[in-house]
Amino acid sequence: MDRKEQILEIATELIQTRGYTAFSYQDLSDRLGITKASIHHHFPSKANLGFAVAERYSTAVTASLAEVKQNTDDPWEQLDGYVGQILQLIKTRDRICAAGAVHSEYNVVPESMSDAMARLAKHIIAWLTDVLEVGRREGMMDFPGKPEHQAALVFAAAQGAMQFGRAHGAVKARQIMDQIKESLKAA
Amino acid sequence: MDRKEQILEIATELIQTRGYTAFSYQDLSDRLGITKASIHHHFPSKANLGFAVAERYSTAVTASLAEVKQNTDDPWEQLDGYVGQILQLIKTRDRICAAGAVHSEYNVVPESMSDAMARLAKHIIAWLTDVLEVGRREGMMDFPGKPEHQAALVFAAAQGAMQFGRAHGAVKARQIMDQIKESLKAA
DNA sequence: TGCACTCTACCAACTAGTAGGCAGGCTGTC
DNA sequence: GACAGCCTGCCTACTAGTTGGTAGAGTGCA
Repeated sequence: MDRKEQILEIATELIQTRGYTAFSYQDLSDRLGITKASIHHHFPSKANLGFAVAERYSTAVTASLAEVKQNTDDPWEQLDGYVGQILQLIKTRDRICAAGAVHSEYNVVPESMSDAMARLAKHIIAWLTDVLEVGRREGMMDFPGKPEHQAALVFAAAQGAMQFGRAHGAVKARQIMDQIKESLKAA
Repeated sequence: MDRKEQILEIATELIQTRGYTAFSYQDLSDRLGITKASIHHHFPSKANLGFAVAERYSTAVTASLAEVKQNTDDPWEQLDGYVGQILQLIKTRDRICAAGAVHSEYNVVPESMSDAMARLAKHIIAWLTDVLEVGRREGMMDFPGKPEHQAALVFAAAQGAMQFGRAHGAVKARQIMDQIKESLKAA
């Protein structure tokens, strides 16, 4: 892993654990053992770094969701794939989804970053929409109204669950995700 | 309204629109037309102010939820009362629930503040639990599993919806809240 | 030798905060 | 009624620390 990737990896973690506003180049410097000026060499501004983090994260999440669909056609397993990733973040690493973190700080992060994360959110919801659509069509899932609305609900619940899990424990986040899965089971 | 209340009111708004980390005493000073030192007279530290905001907000939300239950025994109207408050925040004032904002910044806000907001979250969930329990018992609502789990889901979805609505428009937040209400309708 | 990467040294701006002083209003005493 | 003292709330002036950032120099490697 080269230096640029290292910076992006640590910055992603800091955004997921502290948020964009609360992390600094000094934090990165402390973690990597190089000076702030060296980091500026790779990412000349914080906004530039934030955008790079958003793009990289989006690419990674998009790829991992695509992999879930490659591994199984079963909508329940696909949904479990998504939920598993969510719970993994909160349980083992006290992180929340970077898209949710940025949505929360939407008014204060650079626009390039918030736009990139808004696009990722749309992509995730489209992915979930497809899962739910197939699930209902095959009689394996049940929910009222449009699939894209239910997908947005699943996404919003996931973001809320991660944040709630921070304060109240990962078990609570799991309960919330289990609850929405239960509510999707066909009668 | 005396000066202390004015400070708390503006600080609440700033936390709801920008988050705790991203607002400063200078912002308050600019808004109120008094110096930072004057604000320090009332609230000697930012942590102290943050805690006072959390306490005041909790009291207000608790009171407004109690009022909803005073105004109607109907669980659907009660749920609408809660959802209405959520949507009012995002639609007219680009605010999110301060509890959700603090959950998102959980790792970086003062502990006194995060504890206070965690207690508020528990209170809201208990309130929702009661609504859902009564709703199901009376055959007016339907959902799987325990009422407290469904209440936690409603709460998480609401937090997620507000944040999502920031990026994608208040209409999207409304769609999410409508979707979860639809899913609670008895078959 | 040139380039990528790192460093030192520095900057302006901003942050949360401190200390002492001023002004106005209220209360008590003479 | 006048005056002094106290209190609340505000001010000026200042602090140490941190932030994101700049400019130029040094180092190692292909």
